[in-house]
Amino acid sequence: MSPAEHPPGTPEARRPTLNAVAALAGVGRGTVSRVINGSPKVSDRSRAAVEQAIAELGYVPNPAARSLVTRRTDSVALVVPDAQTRLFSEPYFSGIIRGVSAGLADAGMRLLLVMVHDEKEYARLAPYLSGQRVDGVLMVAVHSDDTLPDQLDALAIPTVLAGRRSDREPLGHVRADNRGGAEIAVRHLLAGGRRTVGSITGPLDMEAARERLDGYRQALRDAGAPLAEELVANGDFTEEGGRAAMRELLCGRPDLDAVFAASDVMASGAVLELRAAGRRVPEDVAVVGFDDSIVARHIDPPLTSVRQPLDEMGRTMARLLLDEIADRGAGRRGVVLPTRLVVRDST
Amino acid sequence: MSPAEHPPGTPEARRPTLNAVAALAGVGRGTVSRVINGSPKVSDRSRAAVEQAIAELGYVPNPAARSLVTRRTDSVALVVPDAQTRLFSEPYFSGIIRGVSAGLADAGMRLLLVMVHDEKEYARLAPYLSGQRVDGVLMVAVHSDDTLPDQLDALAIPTVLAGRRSDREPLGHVRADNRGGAEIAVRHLLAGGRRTVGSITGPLDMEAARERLDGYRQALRDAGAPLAEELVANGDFTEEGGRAAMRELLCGRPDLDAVFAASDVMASGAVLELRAAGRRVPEDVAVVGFDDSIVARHIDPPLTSVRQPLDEMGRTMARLLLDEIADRGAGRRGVVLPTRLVVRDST
DNA sequence: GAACTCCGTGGGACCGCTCCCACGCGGCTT
DNA sequence: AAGCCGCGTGGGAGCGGTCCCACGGAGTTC
Repeated sequence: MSPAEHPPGTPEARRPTLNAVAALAGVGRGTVSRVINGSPKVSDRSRAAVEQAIAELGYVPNPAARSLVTRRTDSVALVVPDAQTRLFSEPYFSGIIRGVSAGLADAGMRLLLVMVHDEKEYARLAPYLSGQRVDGVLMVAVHSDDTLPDQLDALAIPTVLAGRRSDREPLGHVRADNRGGAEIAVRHLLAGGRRTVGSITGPLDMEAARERLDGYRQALRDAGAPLAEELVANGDFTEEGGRAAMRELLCGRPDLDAVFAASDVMASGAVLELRAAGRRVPEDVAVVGFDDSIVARHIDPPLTSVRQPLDEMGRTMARLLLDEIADRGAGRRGVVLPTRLVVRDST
Repeated sequence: MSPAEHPPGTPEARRPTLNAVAALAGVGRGTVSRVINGSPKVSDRSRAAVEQAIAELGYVPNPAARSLVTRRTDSVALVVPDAQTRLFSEPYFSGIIRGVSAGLADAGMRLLLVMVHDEKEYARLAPYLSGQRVDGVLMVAVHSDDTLPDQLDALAIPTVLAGRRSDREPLGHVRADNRGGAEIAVRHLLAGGRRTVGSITGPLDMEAARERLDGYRQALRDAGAPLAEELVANGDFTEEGGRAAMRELLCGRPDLDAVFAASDVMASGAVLELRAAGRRVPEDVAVVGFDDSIVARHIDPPLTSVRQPLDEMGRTMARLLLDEIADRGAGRRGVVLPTRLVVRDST
């Protein structure tokens, strides 16, 4: 069953152009263009004729030709650092991507997925993206010292971030209420009668991790609970990091009876470590995670966790970016979306 | 802090064109084009002058202008049915995407992520993709009765699939050795002394699910173990489907002492159901999953599972597609990559 | 020394669209 | 009846590249 090759004699059937449509419909190119772009300045007769011709020829506009003159590409890039891609398996990225995709699809925009594999590639990214390739850029997992967003901004490329780099982020961004989420998580632990609550943080060069830590502290302060330095250990959002941090906490404060981890993956490491140390969860030590990831549901015991509205975050990012593309400045806002505590058996 | 708007008086600084480079370098447009495209027919003097000018102006070629004449876009689409996107959280998609991305990046190709949200959108996809938007298409989670690949093929758009629709797939495709993986999984169960091995299948309108079922049967046959109809229950790759199938199996064969599930997610449902029925894993019933997903590691007990080389599968898909783009017919091959059994505590 | 290569080169002609200007033609005013 | 308005409309002029043809000059060959 040989594939449909195009024999040398048969010049490859070229797709119909706008010109062909115009000829078939008996109108000028301008009129066809107006119909396609939904201009009101077309008579019903012409419009009908053109639509008929388009259907007949199966005409699809050539986006390259169009963007050459409009200087728009109708596509945006989503930049994902590859180092973070193991997190891909977390619902975080997939949730954001779904939302972004849905938000863009509504506006007829396309999504270019740009995975950055190393530093060098990352450095080349600004010029690359500047070359009139995309109308805007979405970035996830941005670190506080990341300057790419500023470079893009300087190149007048609309940019929206998932999360912010600091509390004075000049660019448009969308984030979950990390602080509030951490607060309810810790408050939940205290309400359950826990007194000595530790925390495993994320990498503190990420604002989200700092915010979660702040929320943890705030909740303890509000409750007048102990707030000691050895109750906090740094992790890096990985399972192994969570285990190490848990070891550290147990060593420093053997009397600890609850842990708030800034991610489910770290929480799962903590649970393993607790068990290895002979502590029962939740009887001896209660554990709360963050993300409400697939891991949270399947771990033993199922993990109480803070859920972020990922789909909506993605959609909101898309909307901000579209706003910014349509009208510079309109998307330079920070949007915070609420988190929710999902209670399971670990507390 | 008002954004950098462009005041009416200031014409937006337009990016330098090839013409500008030519003027600065004191050569013709043709020569600049040759340098950019690495043609050997350029003197060292000219080349140096052009490179200097490019660096000075920060010139980046306009891809739209280029693709208008070359009829290439240097980008490929990855089509992902949104219905499957919860699977996104599985390593499957992220692994494939990573591999694809890496494989494409090496060739300077870009990746367009196309999520299909509903049937209607799916129907519009062929004409959409035909409009000279991408040089090729990658598809995942293809069902046996899916005709989109054929439509793309008819439109002469290079297409490569993850998995095949049947054993006579005409298009290029890459898949794991599902059958072999299932065989080693079941053989492992039998080697552990299990006698009555059931299987929870995936949706049988997917070839991968059928192959895994075949592998299961083959292994039993080879071992002369019982091969009864009530030992097989259909799932749909979801946890709930796995639970339901497990209930069915327990009802039909209460004496069952092992289960092979065609995915980890279904296996996790099966484990929950077994526990609910008072069976211990692995003491009473051993369980093996497929995918070696994050769930497998974190479930209690950690799940023995069959691992696919996802990264390599993605890279291979990229390579096949690039081959097909470069030379029609060259990518119309089926590639099978080996699977591996990862043994944990559930067996 | 004339003819013939060959190599590097400049620039015209597109690719398929949008933008915009000018034009024809009915319906109104005066 | 002459003038004016304004609505569709056709089509020229690009957008920024690539392709290819023709051309000048240096290096052969006879």
